[in-house]
Amino acid sequence: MTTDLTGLAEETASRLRNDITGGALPPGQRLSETRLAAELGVSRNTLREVFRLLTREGLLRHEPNRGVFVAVPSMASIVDIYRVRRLIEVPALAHAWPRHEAVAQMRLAVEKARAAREIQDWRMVGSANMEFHAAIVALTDSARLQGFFAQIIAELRLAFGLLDSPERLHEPYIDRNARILDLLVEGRQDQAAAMLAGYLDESERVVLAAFARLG
Amino acid sequence: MTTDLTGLAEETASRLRNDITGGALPPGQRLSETRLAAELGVSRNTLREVFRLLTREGLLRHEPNRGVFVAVPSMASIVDIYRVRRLIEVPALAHAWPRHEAVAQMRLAVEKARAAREIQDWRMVGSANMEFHAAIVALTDSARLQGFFAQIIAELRLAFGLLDSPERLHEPYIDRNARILDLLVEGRQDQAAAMLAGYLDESERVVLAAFARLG
DNA sequence: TCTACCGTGATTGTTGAACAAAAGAACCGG
DNA sequence: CCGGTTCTTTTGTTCAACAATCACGGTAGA
Repeated sequence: MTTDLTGLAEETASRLRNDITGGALPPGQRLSETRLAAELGVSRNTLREVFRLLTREGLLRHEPNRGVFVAVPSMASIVDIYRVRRLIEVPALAHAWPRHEAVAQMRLAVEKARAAREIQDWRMVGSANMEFHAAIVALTDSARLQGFFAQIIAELRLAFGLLDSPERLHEPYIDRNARILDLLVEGRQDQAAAMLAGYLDESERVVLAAFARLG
Repeated sequence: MTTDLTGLAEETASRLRNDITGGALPPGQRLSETRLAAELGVSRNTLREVFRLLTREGLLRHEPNRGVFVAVPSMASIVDIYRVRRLIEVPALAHAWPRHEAVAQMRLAVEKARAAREIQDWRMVGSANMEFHAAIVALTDSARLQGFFAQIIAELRLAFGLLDSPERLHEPYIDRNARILDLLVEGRQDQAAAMLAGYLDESERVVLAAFARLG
């Protein structure tokens, strides 16, 4: 799971990514090149490379001659993200090999989520849930799909950061993830996939509803 | 289809992309920063931004402290790409709305391919075929999926560039694309999807076989 | 002759400064 | 109150410099 932190640019990108998905930099926030470069202790050129990376990932928005801003998630983007998730995750689970090595990652994510629930760390519960879904995609053995999905997840976390009540957002899915995992190892992939599909539908509804309440 | 050519970096990226997929820069070729910067008439910094972009797209490979190279397609990457294509394109077609606006793009691509066949321009036939598949993905109305697919396609074109006999590679699919389009507009999406699935299987076999002959 | 070591040259990684161009803000006249 | 003009800030792009790293070749020793 360790990304190549080779190079200052990627390292800085990783730091900034956390600041964004962690909510330290609110959506819509403008990022001044000179100020942020000084703040992060890197040169302007390096920071611009970082901006390119994160813009490509959908976390930043770039307006020519005006600057870069933290991306503002829209309802349209959430709908799109869930559409992609359904399209990728459900078949991934349906065609999975129950003894694939990624199953271990899924189990790990479930345990991590439960541990986080114990200490009421809902943000960590959210992370663990995301790792569970990333593990589902890993069942496909497709490096490209996994890379793409990682981006999607980062964008979704950005949207989650806007919403409050993280408990309602993540808690209900911990045990369902566990159930999905059980079904998979029992060889009942289609039931697992069906359950996941319902999961995604409901999650999308909840997120959209919470989003609508913000105006 | 017009990319924002805002900014010198993206413009240069576009130029370099064509050089790569067009075969002017062979896979494995090392790209010296200073030399290429002078050749393209941009500064080293700008070129490095371009490198980031194309590396992200999978067209270049970056080795720390050694430089960037034109990516060398492997059999593993081809298998992966076709896996992704099946996963995305087949459901996209199966659930498509026969009167979607992207259908017009599909028709356009078919006509372009036939026109190119007339003048024996197999490279253009290849482009048109790719546009046909991009149009299939456009049926999903998902901006993220379309962006992802565009990358996949660029990588695949890179692999095609390695192979000779472009006629055998592209010609057989022109009429099949037309047939798929017909089935879709007649509302027989599942038959269209099934045909596409067979199409992809066969295309993968052909490409892998041609690839294996290269050693 | 072969191999291990070391130095040299070239390339990348990163920085800082500079300047043109564009956008936004302040100002001024009507 | 409004429209236009100047001023200031920020971005887009380039250039020059230097440290770190790598590739190559030569040398010493077995």
